[in-house]
Parts: sequence; C-alpha cells; structure tokens
Amino acid sequence: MSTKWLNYIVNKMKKTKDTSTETGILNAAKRVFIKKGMTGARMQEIADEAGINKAMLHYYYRSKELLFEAVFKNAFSMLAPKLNKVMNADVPLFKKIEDFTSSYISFVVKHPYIPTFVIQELNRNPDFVKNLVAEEHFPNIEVFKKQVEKCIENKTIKPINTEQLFINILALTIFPFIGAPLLMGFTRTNKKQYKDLMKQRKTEVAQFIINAIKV
Amino acid sequence: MSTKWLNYIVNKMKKTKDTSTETGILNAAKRVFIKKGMTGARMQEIADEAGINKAMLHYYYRSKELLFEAVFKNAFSMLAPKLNKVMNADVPLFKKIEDFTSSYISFVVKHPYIPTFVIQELNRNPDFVKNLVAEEHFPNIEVFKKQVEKCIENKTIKPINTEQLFINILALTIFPFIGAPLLMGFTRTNKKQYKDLMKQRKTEVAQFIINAIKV
DNA sequence: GTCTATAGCCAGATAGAC
DNA sequence: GTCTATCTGGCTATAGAC
Repeated sequence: MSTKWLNYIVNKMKKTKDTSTETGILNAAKRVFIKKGMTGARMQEIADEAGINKAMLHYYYRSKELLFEAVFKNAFSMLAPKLNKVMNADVPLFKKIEDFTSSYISFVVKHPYIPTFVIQELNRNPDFVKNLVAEEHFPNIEVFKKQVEKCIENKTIKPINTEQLFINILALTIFPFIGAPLLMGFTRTNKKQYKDLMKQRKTEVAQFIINAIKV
Repeated sequence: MSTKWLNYIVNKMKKTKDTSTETGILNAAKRVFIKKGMTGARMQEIADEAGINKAMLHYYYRSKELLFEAVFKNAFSMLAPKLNKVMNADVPLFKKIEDFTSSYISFVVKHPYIPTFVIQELNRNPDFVKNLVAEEHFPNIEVFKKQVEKCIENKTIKPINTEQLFINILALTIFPFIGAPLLMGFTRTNKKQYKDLMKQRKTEVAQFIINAIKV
C-alpha cells in the first residue's frame, strides 16, 4: 500500500520534472528559432538558453528539424485562431475591424517576432501551407465574406472584393511590424519614436480602413 | 609603339573577362542569397549557379560576408531610389499614389523575392539600417510630407500623419507579396488565383487609399 | 534523465599547380 | 584567372558513463 503511494509520488515527480525540462526546451527553442529562423538557429544556443545540455534536445525532440516543427506549429497556433475568432465573431463590420486591428496590434507589441518568423519560414518552404490548410490550422473567412457581401448589398460599404479587403486589413496591421527596421529608416525614427507611431496607429488604422470602404 | 597597343588590347580583354566573371558571380549570388537568405545560402550553390568554382568566389569577393554585402546593397539599391523618384515627383498627390502603387506592383511581380529578402535581412541585423541611413541610401520623404500637409490645409484630404500614410501605402503594396504564402492559405487560393488577385490589385489599391483619405 | 566526449559531416576558406 | 585538393572549424547527432 505504502509502496503504491510512493510510486505515485515518484512518478508525479518524474513527470513534473520531464515536463518542466521539455517545456523549458520548447520555450528556449521558441526564443531562438523565432529570432534567428531555422537556418540561423544553433542547437548549442538553444541548449544554453534552456540552461541544459545539447544532448537533451535530441533526447526530447530527436532532431533540429522536429524541434523546429514543434516551435513553428506552436507559433502559428498563436496567430491563426486569434484571427479566426475575431473574423467570425457576431459583431457589426466596422466594430469588427476596430476590434481586430486593436487586439492584433496589442498582440504583436507583446510578441514582436512571431509574424516575421511565420512569414519568413513560410517563404522558405511554401509547402508548409498545404499541410497547415489540410490540417485545418487556417481559419476560414467564409463568415466574414458573407458579412462583407451583406454590407455591400445594404450600401453600408462600397463594393469591394472580400479577399482584397482581408488582405488590406492584414497588411495594415502586420506590415508595420515586419517592416519595422525598413520603415524606421524611411521615416528617420528611432525605436522609441517608432513605438509611439505604433501606439498612435492602434487607434487610427481602423478608421483609415473604414473611411476607405464606407459609402 | 605596337607593344603599347598590344598591352591595351590585352588589358581590355583581361578586364572584360574579369568583369564578366565578376558580374556572373554577383548575379548568381543574387539569385541564391535572395532566395535563401544569408544563413540559408551556400557558397557551393552560388558557384554552381555561376558555373564556376568555389575558389573563384573567394578570389573575387574574399568571403561569404563580403559577397553578401555586395548582393544586399545591390538589392536595396533597386528598391529605394525607385521609391524616392516617385515620392518626390512633381505630380498631384492622388496621381502620385496611383503611379507609385502601380509601378511598384509591376516591379515586385518582376522581382518577387527582393522585398522579402531586404526586410528579412534587416530584421536579422537591424544595425544595417544605421549604415544605410548614414550612407544616404534611404530616400527622403520630406517633399512628400510637404505635399501631404498642403493637401490637408486645402481640405483635399482628411488630416493624417504623413508617416502613417506612408506606412499604409507601403504596407498595402508590399505586404501582399511578402505574405503571399500566408495569404494564399487564408484565402484558399492557388498560385494562379493569387496572381489574378494581385493583377486586380494593381488597379484597385490606389483607389482604396484615396477613398480612405479624400475629404 | 542528464551529463561528457566524440563521431561524422559539411561549409567556408586557402594552397598551390597550371 | 581558374582549377583541384585540402585544411580547419563548427554543427548535428549519437555513444556511453553515471
């Protein structure tokens, strides 16, 4: 009886320890991969970042490739469902645009490297997209499409292709972060000034989009 | 006398040969670096692409780093002055926006990897920006700024921060290409369908921007 | 599960013949 | 200037002790 109980405790400790190491590795890997990309990242750096040994990385994830996949899916899963939720919410179109841009900019300010990372890696290997679509990781914009078409009928907004509108919304929210170094060069702003621009943006982009489409 | 003339011919032949190999290497390097990035590119692949030997790369450019720099500056110089010319041209604001988006989309269709490459590498090493600004490779948006402010005074357009407008224009023209794989996933389009979207875009983006700002 | 040590490979760079 | 052969170092991955 007491042996059983002891085993339970031991297993629990083991499990806790496992998990803590495993997620520690994943978090370290996220930091390194997201900053340096698949080809730029080094297993040694990930090990250092996790405060453990290189061999452990292989023990838990077998190869760099597999560790990368875990990181990529994790990062992607932070992007897509968020989008899904907002796009398919049951709120008026203009409010939806405001909600989305604002919440998305908040998200990117908190995780600045994620969109760049995802897009960079998708460009490196466009076949990823096929898998992600097949595994239904991509949100569906059908509800949004219906809503846009209804607004066009209503004459609430000017006629516009839903895909183009969707691309425009994403472009205006994501690009300022992906292109930050470039845009800081063009606008001659330093980090702080650029950050202020982004702050201002959070309240203003939605209005830009709404002005563009409202009738 | 005839020796001098002979030397001239020999030098010219040498020089021609040099240049042809040297630019051959640079072009091959552009193709490889722009597709794979600094960390993903391999010197061997560049040599193969140029149809010569790895040793030649070092003979002409000494190191991967220096070859990369040559490629990067070359690629960047294709982006920036184009922008400069349009931004500082002496045409009305709305026409300028139409000219820019249209000519820029044409350019990117022709050289699809360049913006992604430049932005990716600037993110990898943001210090590049400092050098580029210092060496005056970045176009100045002052003329554009004056023009926008004048239009706001005129009440031709709604009040808007020039930097935000500039960012919006770039975002709407560049992002659809950088984010192409991602956007193809969201919109469930294949390459051909997406290309058609971009074609349609070329004539429509400008109007979207103009609608957003016109009074 | 975690470590050290090392195998094995591959990439950038150079030496040296022609 | 151009080639082949080779050095050197760094990186992924594994073997094996504890």
